[in-house]
Amino acid sequence: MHKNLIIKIDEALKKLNYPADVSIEVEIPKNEAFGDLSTPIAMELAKHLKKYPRAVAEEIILALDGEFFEEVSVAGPGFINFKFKREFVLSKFSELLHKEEEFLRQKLSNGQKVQIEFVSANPTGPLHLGHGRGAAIGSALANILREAGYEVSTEYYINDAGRQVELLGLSVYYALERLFGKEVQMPEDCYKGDYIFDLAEEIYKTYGDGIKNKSFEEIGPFLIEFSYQKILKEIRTDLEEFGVEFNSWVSEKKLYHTGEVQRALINLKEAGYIYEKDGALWFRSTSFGDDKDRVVIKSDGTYTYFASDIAYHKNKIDRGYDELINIWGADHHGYIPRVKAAVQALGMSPSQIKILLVQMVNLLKEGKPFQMSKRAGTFVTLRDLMDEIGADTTRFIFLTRRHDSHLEFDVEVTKKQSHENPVFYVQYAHARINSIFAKAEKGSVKEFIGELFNEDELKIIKKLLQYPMIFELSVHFREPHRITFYLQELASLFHSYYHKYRVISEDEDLTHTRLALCKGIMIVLRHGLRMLGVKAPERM
RNA sequence: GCGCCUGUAGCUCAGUCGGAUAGAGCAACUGCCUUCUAAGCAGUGGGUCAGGGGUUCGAAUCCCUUCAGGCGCGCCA
Repeated sequence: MHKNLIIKIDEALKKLNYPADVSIEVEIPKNEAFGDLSTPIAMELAKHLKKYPRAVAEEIILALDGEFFEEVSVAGPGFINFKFKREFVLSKFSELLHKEEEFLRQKLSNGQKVQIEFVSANPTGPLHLGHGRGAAIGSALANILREAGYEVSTEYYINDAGRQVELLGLSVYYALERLFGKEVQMPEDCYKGDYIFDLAEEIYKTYGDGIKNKSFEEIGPFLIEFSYQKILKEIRTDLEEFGVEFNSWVSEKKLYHTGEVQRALINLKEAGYIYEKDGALWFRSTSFGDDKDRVVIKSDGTYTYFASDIAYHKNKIDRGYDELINIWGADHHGYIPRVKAAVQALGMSPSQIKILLVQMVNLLKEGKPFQMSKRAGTFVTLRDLMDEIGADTTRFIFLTRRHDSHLEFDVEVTKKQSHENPVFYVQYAHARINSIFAKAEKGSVKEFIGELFNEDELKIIKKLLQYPMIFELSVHFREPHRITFYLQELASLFHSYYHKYRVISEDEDLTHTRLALCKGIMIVLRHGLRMLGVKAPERM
């Protein structure tokens, strides 16, 4: 509906020879008395034209082809408010019902290749809530962009090389030692969660005394491999249950084995961005706005983590994506300038990489702050929460917030309130419609009779027609939460309607007209929930 | 000290490329189940949009500043 309006406004502006370079914004008025849609375009143009906004608005209205509109008026400081003709609204509604796919699947992209990398948690322990948040946002974003016509690829980058997995192996080694009855003190930086001891037990059960009395040098590599593979498997399982799929999993270790790390650095060197200082090799990231240059090869000859990350991004660039989206925890924000610098040095435009920072999840326990630490083993895992309140509820909680809002998460309160989580409100609307159709038996919806729709029904229909606009904004800003809020509003309208009217009655025409409305609501609810990765249950 | 993010109702959060009277859920209070699912509906109360200054026709939204909170500032990953 908003697209039709934009086209009409654009035509009017051309007729008036007004500047064509201003983008036409259309918005849903706060107050429905103002109409179905409105535009502040006249106020925008008034600045350029040095005219009064209301006068510009009047001119636009005169030049406007009014075929769709029942009423167009100037209001307030210069808004133009539009009220659509009933027949136009109904024809759009009919489109929704009969050409569901075309109506919902807007082509907002010509198949641009977008890669979204998210979660990418070190395989050194279970996923915690922060990862869950990133997972929910990343996968919803992938759904949305894919639906909008982008060619989306999702990826998990596995940090299976370097210090962290080594520490994991060492932690398991110490756990084994304890299992064998030795009094050993775990080093401070070891992981100490229960899962470490579980891993040790499992290893012992499988390999028996063969691993007894061995030094870390002897069995370290094996322990590392076994442990992180096992953890990775659990991460995959958790993500799967959480409704998150990755098209690919890329191993950091492999980047070393294939020589890609080395090659990436050679590339940078040839481009003149690498120099030597104090026995180390540096990347001149300051050339691209970073605060200081960064080491890529330490003076002891080993690579830094950043070196493999450069290689990873080069690898991504070489795969020919038009856009890279990295979803990171906000604690990595200091890392952004250097990665962007690297990407630019490798020849990609900075506008092609977007780094979405997902803010920290602040854990509370009965109102009091609660420190989460993987190393100390005090953390709430995604698995715990899913088991407790379910994947849908968990996803919904994460998707009702902007990615950069600091999320307060009180586990106890959440458990207590899970039964009144808004996700059920939305799902319930869907289940109710299903039961109406179950009762209506035949299932087939005959053509509605437009004249039979009352004001309440028309209001719902208009709400349905807003969905494509919400969806478009969600794509544009890369913000899935906009859909979450819309769905709650739509569900609210439906529940209210459901209570006030009966869909099935003796009057066959009326029944089918109302069934058509329900069908429309169902189509949109399903689509929205699918975008969020939340189930649309038939029964609750 | 420097940088990034945040501060909106009692609580959790929307609304922010400047736009009309600032919204929702929860909590509180009042009603509504012989009807297609009460995980629901109808209603009431609740706000210095952290404070101050500025920009302008217009600011929760932009700029400056103060305060408060979170997170970063390694030849760690």
